Amino acid sequence: MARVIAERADVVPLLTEIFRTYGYEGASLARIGAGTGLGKGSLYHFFPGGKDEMAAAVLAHIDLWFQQNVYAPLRETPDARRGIAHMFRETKRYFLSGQKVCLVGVFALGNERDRFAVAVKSYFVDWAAALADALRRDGKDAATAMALSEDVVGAIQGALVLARAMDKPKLFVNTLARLEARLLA
Amino acid sequence: MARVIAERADVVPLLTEIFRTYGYEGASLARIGAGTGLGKGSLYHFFPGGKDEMAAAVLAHIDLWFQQNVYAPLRETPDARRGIAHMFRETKRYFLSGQKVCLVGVFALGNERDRFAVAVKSYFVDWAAALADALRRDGKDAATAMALSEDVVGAIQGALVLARAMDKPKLFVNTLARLEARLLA
DNA sequence: GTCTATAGAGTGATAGAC
DNA sequence: GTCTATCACTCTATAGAC
Repeated sequence: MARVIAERADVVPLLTEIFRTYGYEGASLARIGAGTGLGKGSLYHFFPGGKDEMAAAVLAHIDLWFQQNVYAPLRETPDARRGIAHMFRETKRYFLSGQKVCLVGVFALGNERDRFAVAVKSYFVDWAAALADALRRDGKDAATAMALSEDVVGAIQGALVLARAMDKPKLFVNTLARLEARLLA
Repeated sequence: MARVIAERADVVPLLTEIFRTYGYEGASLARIGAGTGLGKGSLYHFFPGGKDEMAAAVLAHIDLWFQQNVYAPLRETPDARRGIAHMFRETKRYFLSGQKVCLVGVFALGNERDRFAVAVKSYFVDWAAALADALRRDGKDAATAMALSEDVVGAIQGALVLARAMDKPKLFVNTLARLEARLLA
């Protein structure tokens, strides 16, 4: 029977989608089982800590993705403006042009925030810091860069909320375009 | 035994705080009972529709508050700029300078959005429309007014997410100040 | 007796843990 | 698959105001 496909690493992307779609409380083990094709036994074999450990693994996975695809390019692309443009492109892609919600944002608003406070906080702090770094290299002074980066990271989260509330994904795309224009003006 | 205090209207503010703190799924009847001091009997007496009706009452209560204290002043204050300044003042007050989260935003991100889609949508649509109205009376063209108002309503939601995620309420206050400066520039 | 507010035991279903 | 806890919810039984 056993020994089919799964490794822990194969399961995490599936879990990510499930948590992103249903939220932490909404992601029941039944739903997770259906979405991953794994029985409860396998799930608890990979994640002895249960749902809590699954969510932690998902947050770590998201963090890694943003570190590699957004924060590092923001910091390391020699032309800061290209790094910023890259951030907007990847952000649009990641959230499927506003059709997907930000799992970290969902966790931040829920009372599961306390449980995952460190991961939730560092996601936003790192993003804002990386963007501020790029803005500073683009010539902004430190205070302006920090304020602007917080505005932009916040506006992205807010646009996801509005796009979902209004059932209008285009609002997310339009907001991203205006934010980018503001930063690269 | 009976005949003590409560009316439905007394319960709604308590429910608001509970749903805002725990979200819809996280607000169990046990928690609601503890938070309101009412037994299930009383709760189901006031809200025969159960949790669903409680949440609907809370959303209606929030909507009324914003209609009276934010949207109507935005539309009706003769000096549009004073109406906008009033909006920022009331918004700051309502969210306790960033210490409180927006219940409608929480509902928008969760999968309970579908159940309360109409209320959730109209909260944001009405806010953006009222603000766009004021901006138009302040001399902006229709397209600019609409885009700006969506940016601002979204940025407010995003600032609440970030303030909570970073445990930094000041971020909300600072963001509001920058938004107001941008609108009244 | 009737109506309203209350309390809480008890229902089946389902949750997450193991 | 089995466990126990907890979920939303129902129902019966109350007490006082009319």
